[in-house]
Amino acid sequence: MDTIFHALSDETRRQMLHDLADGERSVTELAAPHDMSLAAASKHIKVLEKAGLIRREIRWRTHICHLEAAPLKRAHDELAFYERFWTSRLDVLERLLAEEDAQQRKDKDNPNPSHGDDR
Amino acid sequence: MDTIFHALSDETRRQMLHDLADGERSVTELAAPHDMSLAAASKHIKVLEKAGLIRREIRWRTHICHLEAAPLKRAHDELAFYERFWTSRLDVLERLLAEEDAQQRKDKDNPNPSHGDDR
DNA sequence: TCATCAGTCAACAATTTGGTTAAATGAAAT
DNA sequence: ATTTCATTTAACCAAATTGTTGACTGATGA
Repeated sequence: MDTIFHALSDETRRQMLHDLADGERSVTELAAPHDMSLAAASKHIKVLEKAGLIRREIRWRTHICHLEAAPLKRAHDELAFYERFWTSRLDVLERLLAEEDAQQRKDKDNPNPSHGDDR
Repeated sequence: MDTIFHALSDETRRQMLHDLADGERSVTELAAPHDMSLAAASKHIKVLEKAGLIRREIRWRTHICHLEAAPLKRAHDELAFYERFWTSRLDVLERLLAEEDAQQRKDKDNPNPSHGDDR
């Protein structure tokens, strides 16, 4: 997860992913829109590759990159956990309940042995 | 976006966010599960704050942190762009079409009519 | 044989990150 | 006035990140 989110934390790399959503691209093609050396772009691509966000297919001289969506889904799923905090007004209520619950948790400094809710 | 994804790229910080989903937490409470100094945890919290992922309410000595979901939604939406690459079998077709399109785009560039799918 | 071309690798530098310890802050309680 | 407590700040350090330039690779094709 660290590497996935890290890979996504750079505009250059996000742009490259976006480009790859339109189809395969060579390293040079991916690098073209960015104002940096090819070597620098190559490093970015390697970061994406190590995060599993792209797959590389070497055809003769050119390295063809493909989007690999599975890790994106994992990241997306991870964020979905927080969906209730931004979606409907119903969930605002839900959120308030959670906060109230936390308040109760805090109010009792002495643990009550007669209750265990999880697991 | 950079700062949001960067904030998410650290397990300690993701854990803190997760804890905050259960309700408000003080800095000390957020730091407790993590094997590091309070000062280090404080830095992590500041990273989250700068990314807009948490809001801080100072009540006397203790700083109470709240989850701020809006940036999480932005990140989630950004990733949703790639949804078609992992969802339904219908979208697998869509993806194939995109790749085929890219192939055509390439054939125009490189007028070599025989592209054998070798290996 | 030799230049070419796509891309990587190596070495270097500046900046950021993530951690440490020790000192500072600032209002409340004593 | 002094202590206390939650937290921040400062100074420092090692490692990672992001960029540069220049040399290397390895199959092609003139």
